Amino acid sequence: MQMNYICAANIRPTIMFEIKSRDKETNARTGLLKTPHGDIPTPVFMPVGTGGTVKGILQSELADDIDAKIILGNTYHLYLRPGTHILKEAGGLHRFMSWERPILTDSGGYQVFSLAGNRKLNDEGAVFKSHIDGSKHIFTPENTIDIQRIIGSDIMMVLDECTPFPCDHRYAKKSIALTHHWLDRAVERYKTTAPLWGNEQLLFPIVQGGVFDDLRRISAEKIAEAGMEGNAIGGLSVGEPAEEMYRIVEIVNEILPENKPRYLMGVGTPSNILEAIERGIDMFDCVMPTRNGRNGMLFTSGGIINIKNRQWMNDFSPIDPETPSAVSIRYSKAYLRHLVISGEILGAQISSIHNLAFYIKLVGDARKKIEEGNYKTWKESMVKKLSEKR
RNA sequence: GUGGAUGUAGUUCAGUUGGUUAGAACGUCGGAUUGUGGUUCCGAAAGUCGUGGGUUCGAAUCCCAUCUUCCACC
Repeated sequence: MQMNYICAANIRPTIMFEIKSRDKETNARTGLLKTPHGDIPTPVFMPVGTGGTVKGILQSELADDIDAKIILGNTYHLYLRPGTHILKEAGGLHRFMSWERPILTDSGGYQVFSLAGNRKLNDEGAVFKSHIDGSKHIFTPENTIDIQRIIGSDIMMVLDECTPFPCDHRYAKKSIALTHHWLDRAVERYKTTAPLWGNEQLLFPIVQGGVFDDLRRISAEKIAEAGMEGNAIGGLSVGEPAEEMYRIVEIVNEILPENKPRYLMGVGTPSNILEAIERGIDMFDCVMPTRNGRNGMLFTSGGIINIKNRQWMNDFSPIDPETPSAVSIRYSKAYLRHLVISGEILGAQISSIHNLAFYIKLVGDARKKIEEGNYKTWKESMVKKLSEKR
């Protein structure tokens, strides 16, 4: 793969993060992440668009109706399909999918573990078999940077190993050694390569260490030392109790630099997100509003509902009048139940749009409450309300 | 009218030489799902075995009658 090896060390990232306000009672804060593709107020929720699409949603709806400030793409999926040669020919993912706002790409480390078959880890990288055709591939810290350069995402992620839960201390310790080794190589590659499409790209390293406080501290120190412009916490919400997750977030955030954005990967439920914001997290992504939405799980201002339940069969009231998307107000629960139960594509679309609008309003409200200075009280009432099943 | 076939869960079907409480899939009804394979997983409810008699210790299974549906022939 031919890359531009220009002297990138002198290029200062034009991407800037500034803290706008801090909550007095908690570690919650609001901020602004400025990128060449647009500004991102934080805390922010990032819809997941794995394969160059947030499933079932038009880019215009994503921008105009849902007002997503940034979306995710996935290196693993995009590398396998359409492939880097197509993305290169297209001029990067932004142009390919016609999305002008920021994109963050996951490195694919998680996918190698969650869905690729026959994977083998070694110092060099992760050897895996494609879930599409069984073909063999290798991801290394270096080539995942190269691929993300071609994708042109505004924020790239390092290759890491996401340990499962449960996972014993010995394995988790070995795992962070590998993840840290990979980090050094990824940073080296990052510093010696340049963006291909004109927009600066950040690289976020990822804290691992399972549910072990000592390992998480070691990992957080290492990640902080890398001196990147933002940092991520991975390996959480993989099955551990929520309280464990909150404890780890607290421990790690004591170490990660306070003036840089913190991204909690793959989290989570509305309550998870509000609790993590309180502990100083700025960025979130989660498949729940879209994947679970397609399957009938709806997040509403009155709590979580399973739209497939019989009780909604003749409930002709709006899905959620408090969620500011056109579909949430326009369509009834009974109609959406009918669509979802019938397996209609429109059911998946409406559910996804509504859920994303709900999530994005939720973090938007959180921002307001932090600025107003009454985050904790608001959060407590929201967590109570949102965890109630209807 | 005659001959043949058929009838078991909402649906499509298993059910051995007669042998515990008649099974499965789909559907239905619940639950789960956290850096997405347009999913996947878990649980539950659901049958007077067409009907009525008979044989037998014991019948979805064997016998008789009757009804349903389908096919062929007159």
